[in-house]
Amino acid sequence: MPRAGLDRATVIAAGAALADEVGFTGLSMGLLAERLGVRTPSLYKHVASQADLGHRIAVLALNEFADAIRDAIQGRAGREALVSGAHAMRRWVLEHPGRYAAGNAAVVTGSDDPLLPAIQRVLTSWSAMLHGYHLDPGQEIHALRMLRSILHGFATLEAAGSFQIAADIDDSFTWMLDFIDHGLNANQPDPLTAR
Amino acid sequence: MPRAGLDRATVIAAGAALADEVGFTGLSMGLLAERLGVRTPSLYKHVASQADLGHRIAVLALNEFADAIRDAIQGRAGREALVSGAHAMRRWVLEHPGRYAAGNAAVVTGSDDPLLPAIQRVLTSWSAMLHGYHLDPGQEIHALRMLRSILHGFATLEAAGSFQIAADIDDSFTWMLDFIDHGLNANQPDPLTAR
DNA sequence: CCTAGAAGGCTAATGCCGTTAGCTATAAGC
DNA sequence: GCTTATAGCTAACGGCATTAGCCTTCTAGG
Repeated sequence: MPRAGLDRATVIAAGAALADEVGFTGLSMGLLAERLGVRTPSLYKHVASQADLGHRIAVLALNEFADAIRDAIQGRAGREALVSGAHAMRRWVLEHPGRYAAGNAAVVTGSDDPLLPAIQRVLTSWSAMLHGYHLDPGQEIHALRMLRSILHGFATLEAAGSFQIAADIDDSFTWMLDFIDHGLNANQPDPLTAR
Repeated sequence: MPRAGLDRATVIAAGAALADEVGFTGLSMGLLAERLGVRTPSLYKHVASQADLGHRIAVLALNEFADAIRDAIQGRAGREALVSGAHAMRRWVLEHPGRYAAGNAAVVTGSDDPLLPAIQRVLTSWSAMLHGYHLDPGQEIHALRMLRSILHGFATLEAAGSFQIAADIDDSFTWMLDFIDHGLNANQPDPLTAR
């Protein structure tokens, strides 16, 4: 009989797609093998272990995620960049919940871990977006962490179905972005912003 | 030989404590049995399954969590309540990461699920806290969701070790709370707050 | 005090899952 | 066409959650 013709990239991509369907925790070697028309042990010719599979899915996911954010922010600044980037993230997480979970579960294994540049790409995009607000340099780290907290928190709560009334979740999201935008505009270093 | 003298509450409490040590995903029936000085199958006299154990840990956890938030907000209003409640939540999550994970992983099984009142208790406390800001009634839901998103996002990112420089995480947290407090104060319905 | 019955603990066994060892057959290069 | 690397296979192991069935220990009622 002919071979399935798998290679590592195919296995990782199929694993990511499967994780989006059944959840990252529901991803199993057996399920992935079945999906690829192959017996379970055959997967070990392409990945070292299930942990290795998850880690490689995380690298793929974070790079795709970074692409989405970068493209959304491209050519925009200030409020426009915030709204566009935040919506891009929200949409990406809703469409790829398994990938997002893989990225969150991933653990950096060493200084040459390909996870590190992928993470860096995401942070760089968010930082660039914040630059449009001309914040005091000492506040940039705090603003970046707040932004990550809000967007990550909202995305995970929404993906987990933790918001009761589904209807106006969109409204809540844009309200939140307005809130952040107003606050960041008020936080510029020039005038007397002391309360 | 004498009996171990376990009952359901003891098993759940030990499971919660163990989850805080090894992580909710690292919690296993075998590990919990060993911790209780008992063989694995004996646990099934007190819980129906591992899923049942996790669910009951979640109920316990959410009620303890609700207690912590309520106590922290008690007798305070506005900014004081926000800061006190938020710090209580952050501290509780750092001290009980397994319980918090159990609460997040839990799924409501029916309209009589004891998870529901526990969740309601938490939401009620946050709502009460927000009342001190005298927001426009139509904005309360959005503000509540934003608050949950920020605090949940920050807590999970911190618990996962996703903030690089450990040093000034405290600073970032208080900066974030200041930001929220200022924004909420500016959002009161009475005066002309249109920018 | 003694006895019946409920209930907590045990051992043994099943099935699923990740993983490894070793074999076979295929595809690619000389 | 032959050789060699290798993708895929079967068989097997160990760990896990779970179930069945037994036995012993507490406890309630006589």
